Order: sequence, then C-alpha cells, then structure tokens
Amino acid sequence: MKAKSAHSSPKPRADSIRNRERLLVAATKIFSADTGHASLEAVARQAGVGIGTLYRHFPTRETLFEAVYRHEVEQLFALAEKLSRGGDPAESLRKWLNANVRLVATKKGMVEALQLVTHGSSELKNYSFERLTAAIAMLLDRGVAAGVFRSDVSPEELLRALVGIFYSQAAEKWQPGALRLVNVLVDGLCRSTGARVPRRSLRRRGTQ
Amino acid sequence: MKAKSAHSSPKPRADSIRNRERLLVAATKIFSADTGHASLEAVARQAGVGIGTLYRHFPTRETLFEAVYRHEVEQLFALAEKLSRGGDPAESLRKWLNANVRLVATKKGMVEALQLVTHGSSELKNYSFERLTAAIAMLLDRGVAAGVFRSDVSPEELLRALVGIFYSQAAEKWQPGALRLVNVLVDGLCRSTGARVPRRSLRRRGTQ
DNA sequence: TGACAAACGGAGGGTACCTCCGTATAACTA
DNA sequence: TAGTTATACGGAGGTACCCTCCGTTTGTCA
Repeated sequence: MKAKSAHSSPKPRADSIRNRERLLVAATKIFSADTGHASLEAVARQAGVGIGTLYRHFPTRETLFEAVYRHEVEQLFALAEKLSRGGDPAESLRKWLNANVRLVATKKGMVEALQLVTHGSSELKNYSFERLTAAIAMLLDRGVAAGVFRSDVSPEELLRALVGIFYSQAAEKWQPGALRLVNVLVDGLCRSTGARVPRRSLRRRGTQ
Repeated sequence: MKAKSAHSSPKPRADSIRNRERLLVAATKIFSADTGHASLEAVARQAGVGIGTLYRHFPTRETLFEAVYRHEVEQLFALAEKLSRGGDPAESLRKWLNANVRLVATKKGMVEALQLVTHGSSELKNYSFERLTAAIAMLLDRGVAAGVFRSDVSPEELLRALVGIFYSQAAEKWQPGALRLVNVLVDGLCRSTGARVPRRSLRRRGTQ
C-alpha cells in the first residue's frame, strides 16, 4: 500500500504546480500594470488557464494577493542572497534597496496590497518581517565584517527606516525622493566609520 | 432681462436640489453600513431616484465620495458651533471628539474614504483641514478663556493628535482605545492648568 | 397657460464575479 | 503498454454592477 496517510499532503499533480506558477506570474504582472482594480478573469487569461483553475488555486482575491506578495518577498530575499555573495558591500546594499524602491514603484495596485499587509494575517506580517530582516542582515553583516559599514545599526532598524521612506513618500512622484533617501542611508552607513564612500553616492552632495 | 450671464450658475431646479440632497443622505448611510464596497445602484435605490439621476449629479464614484466626506466635515463643524455656544467647555470638547470617533467608527468603507483624502484633491484636503481646525479652535478658545484649558496647545496640534489617534489605531476593535485616548487628551488639557477635572474622566484611572 | 430647457428614469449592453459539473489527464498499477 | 482512477481543468451561465443613452416628465418663466 502506498504511503498516503490521511494528513500528509498527497503531492499535487504536475499540471497543478505549473498552473499555480503561471497564475502567480500573471497576477504579478496584471496587478502591477493595472490601476488598482485588476480583474481576476484578466489574470486567468494572461496565465492561459480557465477561470475555474484560478479559483481552485486561489479561492478569494485575498489569497491571490497574499501569494503574490509572498512571492515578491521571496524574490527580494533571493536577490539579497545573491548580492551578498560578492561585490562591494555598499554597492550591493544600494542595489538591493533600489530593487525595493522599484518594486514598490511599479505597484499601482499597491494600495490594496499595502492594506493587505497592514490589516491582513499577522502570520504574513511576521513572515515578511522576518524574511526581509534576514535579507538586510545578510547584506549588512558583510559590510560590517569588512569594516565598511558602521556596526551600530541593526537590520530591524534599517528595515523600519525603509518602510518609513516608502510610507512617508506615498505621494505622486515619490520615486526620486525615495531613491535619494536610500542613497543617503547607505552613505550614512559608510561614512560614519570613516570608510571610503563610493564616488557615485557623493555626486549629488553640494556644499554643506 | 434675467441675470443669466454665460458664467454665473443658472440656478438649478428645485427637484434637482432635492434629489442631490437625498442622494447624499443615502450615500452616507450605504457607505457607512456596507462593508467597503457599496454599489451605486444601491445608493440610488435607497435615495429613491433612478440610477441615471445619480450619475448626473455625481459622474464618478469619487465625486460622490468626496461630496459625502465634505458633508460630514460640514456637520462636524456645525456640531462644534453648537457645542461651543454653551455648557462646560471640557465636556463640550469631549462630546465633539467622541462624535469624531463615532463617525470614523461607522465608516466601514472608510478605507476608500481615507484614500480619497490622502491621495485626492489638495483642495479637499485644505478645506477639511481648515474647517476642522476652525471647529477645534471654537471649542478650545472658550475653555482657554474660561481658564479651564491650558493655553499652549494650538488647534492644529490637537487636530494632528486626533488624526494620529485614528490612524495609529486603525486595527480591529480600535474604538475603545481611541475613546480612551480622547479622554486622556481632554484630561491632559484640563489638568495641567490645575483646573477641576470632570469626575467621569478620572474613573478609568487605576493605580499608577 | 403654454413653451421649453432642465432634469428624470430605467432599459440595455458590457464586464466581472463565482459556482458547478462534464471532460481531460497525470500518476500509478499490472 | 494499456487500464484505472483520483485529481485537475475549462468555461458556460446566473447574478450583480457599471455606465450610457434617450424618450418622457416636470419645474420655471413669461
């Protein structure tokens, strides 16, 4: 007899996995592009599956949102992993932060997404907080070890600063401001240890 | 010849005015009651007018939202006027603040409303800021004049505190906390001048 | 009271939501 | 490889909502 105990997950079929993946990709695209109110049928169309399939995988709009969000957090984590494997620590951190800004910037339907995170399951909140903190930690630790970053800023603090930057700038045309602040942040991290600051990040500074 | 210059508004018909009023009332009710996504057809039904009439008065969902919001700000202002005409200043202020809490509490569809205020026309933002500040000023000045309130808190500051209370508590079951904070606020205003503090507001205090 | 601009109502065409069930197929067995 | 079956798929269809358009009604003014 096959090991098919009542409680272990019975391993989904290959097409099921594939379709789930497609839906996630499609949803990411549609949600980003559209102005806030994307239709689920559009997502299904984009994914090349029937509407029924969408609903089987994601019974409610929220589950789909949540999955997309999770997926993006995972990708950010993966990027951090990759970036922290080599290259200048300050540049790596800057790149990762920029990726964050860009991600948020393309989220036209972000309003709903943000609501989800703010009012949604605390499980999801915890997950993303933990994951993003870990991502930042990876990037940060390397720089600290190399003596490039000051050592008195924790990953949690940095994450909060990041959220603050996004939140406070939640107006039109916020991206330039956010990017500038991100640069300030990285510069600040570097400078106060007396470490060499990458030239690029100094360019914008005037007198003062 | 009738004064009907090309630019002055040609004075709307009586039924037009009446229907607009009805729609506003209906919308307030529906938006408050419903869970975030009220249908415009429901509003029209509730108002007892045809859907076409709704669209003629409020071409988009946003215009309707905005009108409702304006209307409520006006009512808050009127309430402040009434309250500041007599009675204990502290009690008046408390009543007004409580009205605020209750108003926000019934706004299930508040999420959208808040979005409107945050991202909407700055004209509307200015209007409500000005109106609410004026309302608070009325209530505050009287108490200051009577020596019941401390005099070093401006209406603007109080308004900001209020917004902060609402915003920070934007979770489930926030109303008790918000009401408590409002009480703390009023008590604080009174206490620090050495003025008598209404008994009610002390009741909740335990040791410490 | 008559004439007409202004306002009304709601039918209708289009889209999106979500369910349900007949059909297809991946996975496993002999 | 063929047969079997649980699993997953697709999309038709009923409902609700959006918004426009236009024939009808009504307030207003002379």
